[in-house]
Amino acid sequence: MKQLPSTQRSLPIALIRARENVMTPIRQMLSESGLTEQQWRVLRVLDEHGALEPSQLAKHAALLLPSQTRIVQSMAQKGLVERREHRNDRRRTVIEITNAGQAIINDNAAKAAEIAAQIRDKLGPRRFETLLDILDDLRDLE
Amino acid sequence: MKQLPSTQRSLPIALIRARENVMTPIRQMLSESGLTEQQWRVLRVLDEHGALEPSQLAKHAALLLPSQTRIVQSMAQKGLVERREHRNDRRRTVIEITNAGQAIINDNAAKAAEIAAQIRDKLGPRRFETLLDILDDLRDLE
DNA sequence: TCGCAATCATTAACATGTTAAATATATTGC
DNA sequence: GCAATATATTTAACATGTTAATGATTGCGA
Repeated sequence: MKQLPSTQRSLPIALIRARENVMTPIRQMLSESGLTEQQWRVLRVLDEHGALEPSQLAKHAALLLPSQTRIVQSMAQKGLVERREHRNDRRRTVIEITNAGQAIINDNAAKAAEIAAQIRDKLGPRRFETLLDILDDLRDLE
Repeated sequence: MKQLPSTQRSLPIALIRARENVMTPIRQMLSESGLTEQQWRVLRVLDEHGALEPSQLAKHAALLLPSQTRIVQSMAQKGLVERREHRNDRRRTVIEITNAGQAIINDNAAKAAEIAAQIRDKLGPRRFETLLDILDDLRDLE
């Protein structure tokens, strides 16, 4: 009979720890702008893709829709994003980044790129790419 | 100047997605016992290490102390764990698994091992170990 | 065109994540 | 042996994660 792996070599726990480690410097950076990591992801995605519908935004930012709804609401209040109605389908909304949101991206892009490069250097470019590839292979586990 | 990586190749987002994918079958299993993944981790750790102080338990289960406090409180109410006072140091507490908690471990161990094996097979043992190794290398990012 | 299923999104309720403040006990230095 | 500091944990407050229920709109078929 198969054995449970030791929690020391448990993939879920390893993933949680890795995320914690990776996010620590990013959170430090963002705290100066008063952003959470999720809000930063929303800005990043909107900057990269332009205006998006909620479900697309949620997908790109790796957020569940209920979280996304709340996050966008609070970001709209702060003036970082705006919501428009979809032309043809009134069930839908389109969310876009504002100038204020764009400014936060601009203010933090260099630092964020530096942190990303630091992580890449720590692992080595080869292992870094390998990591992303293997993580991607974990899709469709059933 | 360094460029921000595309969100498509962002490590934080990749880690979130990977965890989501890995946890989906585990959550399905646990929902039948009415456990969250965090509660399951607490049981796993206590089963593996025996009675532990809160801070040690939190470390092994990859939980922050405030979360750990709440989780253990609710698990104690359900009778899955018990808390005792530390002999010498009354600041401390010791948490241990109960028979009821142990029973849940026993009921789910085979299925959990099967899920873990499935993930390992999906990646291949070699890549699986590589993944754990690289994730581990993300410690001490500064 | 009416009614009903399908789609998209939000709301609700509860658990956890996260940071800061508070509490309680130990330890140390004087 | 007492005040100041350090340690261990909990509480508080707010943001997000998660699942289920609800709301709103569209499209389709009788």
